[in-house]
Amino acid sequence: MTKKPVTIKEIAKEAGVSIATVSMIFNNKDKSISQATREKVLEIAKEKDYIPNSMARSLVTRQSRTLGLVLPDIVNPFFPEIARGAEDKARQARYSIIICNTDDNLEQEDKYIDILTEKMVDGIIFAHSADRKDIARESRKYRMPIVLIDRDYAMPNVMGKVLIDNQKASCKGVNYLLEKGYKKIAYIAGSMNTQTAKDRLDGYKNALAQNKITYDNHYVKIGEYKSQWGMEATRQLLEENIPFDAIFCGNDLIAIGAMKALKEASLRVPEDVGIMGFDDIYVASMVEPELTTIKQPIYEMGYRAAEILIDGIENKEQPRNKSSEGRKIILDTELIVRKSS
Amino acid sequence: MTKKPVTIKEIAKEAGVSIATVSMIFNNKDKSISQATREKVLEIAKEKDYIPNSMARSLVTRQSRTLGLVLPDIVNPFFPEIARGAEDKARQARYSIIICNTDDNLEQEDKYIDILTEKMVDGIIFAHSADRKDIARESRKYRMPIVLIDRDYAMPNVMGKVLIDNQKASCKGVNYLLEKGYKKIAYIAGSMNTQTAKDRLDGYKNALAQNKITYDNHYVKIGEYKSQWGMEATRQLLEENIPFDAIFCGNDLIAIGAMKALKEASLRVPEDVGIMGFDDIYVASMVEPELTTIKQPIYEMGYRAAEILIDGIENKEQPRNKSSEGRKIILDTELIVRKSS
DNA sequence: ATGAAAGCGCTAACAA
DNA sequence: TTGTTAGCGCTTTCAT
Repeated sequence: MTKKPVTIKEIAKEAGVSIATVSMIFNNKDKSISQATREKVLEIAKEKDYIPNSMARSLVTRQSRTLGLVLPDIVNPFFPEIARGAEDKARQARYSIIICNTDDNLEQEDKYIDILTEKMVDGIIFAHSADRKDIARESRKYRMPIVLIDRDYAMPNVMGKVLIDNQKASCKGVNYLLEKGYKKIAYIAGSMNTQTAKDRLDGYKNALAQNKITYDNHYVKIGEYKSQWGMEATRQLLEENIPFDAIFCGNDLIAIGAMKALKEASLRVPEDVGIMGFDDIYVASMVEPELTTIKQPIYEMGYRAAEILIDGIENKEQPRNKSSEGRKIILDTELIVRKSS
Repeated sequence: MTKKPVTIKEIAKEAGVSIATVSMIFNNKDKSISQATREKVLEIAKEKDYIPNSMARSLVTRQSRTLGLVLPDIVNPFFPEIARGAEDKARQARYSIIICNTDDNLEQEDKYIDILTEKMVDGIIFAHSADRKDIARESRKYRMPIVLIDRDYAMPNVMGKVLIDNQKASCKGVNYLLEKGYKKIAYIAGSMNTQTAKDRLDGYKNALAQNKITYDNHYVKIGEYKSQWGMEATRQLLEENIPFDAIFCGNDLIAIGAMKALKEASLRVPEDVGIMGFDDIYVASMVEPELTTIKQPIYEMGYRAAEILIDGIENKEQPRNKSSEGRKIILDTELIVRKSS
């Protein structure tokens, strides 16, 4: 477009020095370059609006200062935060990020791996959706280090993992309700076909066990992650006369639905019924600012993943070839206690 | 990482041909190459797991097949859809996308422009936040074509624009309510400091005018884009005994809040009160599946922007230097009429 | 303190 | 139909 970009060569000529000198100055390898030359070069570069060509640089350094971010779908509200976290860390370290939406399609994923390889990204952050199949792909393709996010996954070249302890999180949430004095806690879950969901249910059971409360599956409703289901399940609990005094919800949509149903039944939150949700998609905070929720450190996952990756890249760490290895970080969730609680 | 990638040279040697031949084959400029050689080369390439180095390629072709997507914040729910649309189109055309969150910070934006220039992106999709200042930045920096999204903006090198007609949209929404038989339509707006918000209010006024209804500012409440405000404003309308029979809401959060307040007052939707919201952040569909909303073609904006950009790049179109030029697309909104209406 | 020169892996004339 | 060669813009020894 427009005018041809100026190159290092022109700067060199203009300044009456060699291109090597200019290059060194721009790479801060200028310990041995006289202040005078440096200043002159810098000035000319600025005046000519010189911007180095990172392609040429990458070609020789074999580093693109670019990371791939592979995720199922940026529109799924779980992922923008990850992307943002990763991008923030990347920016600090002067890396860029290429996003790749795979729609959980293995073929597309493979294609992206190839593209990212072509583009010589220095590493990949892999954010699989929770319900992705567990098979690792053919290994030789992965030429660059990978950091896994949110989900453990058998895969070669893994340099690290950043996960959330969902079990602990829901255990913590239920314990919070118990501490608040609620005794009979129902659980409205979303679908049960993800490990995440299973972990959350386990956490609920653990919390009950810890408090010597017998698990009773009449208190547990399994459906889908929709506010509609939250309403419905709550109505069911009410109709079935389950004597619950609190509801723990699989996510925030469910919690919102549950709150509606409670209001319909003229039950007050939190006076009559305690309620808590997993803030999966950040809807709760927008719609029910008073709902206490379990906030997942999603942003942090992205951030930490980029951190591990960049760290590994810059220290030339070798990624492990067994999925069980590499750096592993388990992040904790946080309880967001809102006004009404 | 791991083993050194194989190059075109090795493939050539192995196949006993020149690198030019291999290159041509991989670039589909192989009209003149014998089937035998082609097959042999392809086979060897596959066997050796050859992946071309796009850096080297870009260096000579001066095309990176990469686009920059500059937006305020991917976490703002407006933008993931744009990103997705852009990415979908880009992928089809074999382009990748680098995301850049600017946080509405001009300095960061400039930095990103430089980075994108370094990385030789072929073009940039610019999605400014609605309340961004209107000054264009210093022009010479922009070396590559730009497509603007959602907001008209004075800027050099603009190849096109993709906008939404907010005025028309809200006019349409209000008209829909009028057609449904509602006569006295209140308007709960968010903040008024964006052009978008002003356009929506204008659309409301237009619709009234078209239907010979006198505009009465008692029917209009201006606040912020939060469900809390939706509740509050609705309560105000009720307390002030404004005889409204429908509410048009500045966005979906406001609409959700309004619905809550109506329920509190035992008013049924849509029997007693019609209600409509702008589906700005796609919360309505998750939380109030029955609310009728105005859906903005956000995904499409991203898609079309990428389309214009790629088209321009591939046809070597010159971007215009006055902001008033370039291709301009005004997208229409869609009414999502849900069950209860 | 600086320059010359050899590539990085590839494409694109131009030759053969 | 295929090979030779000259770069693309930069980094990086190795000289000077």
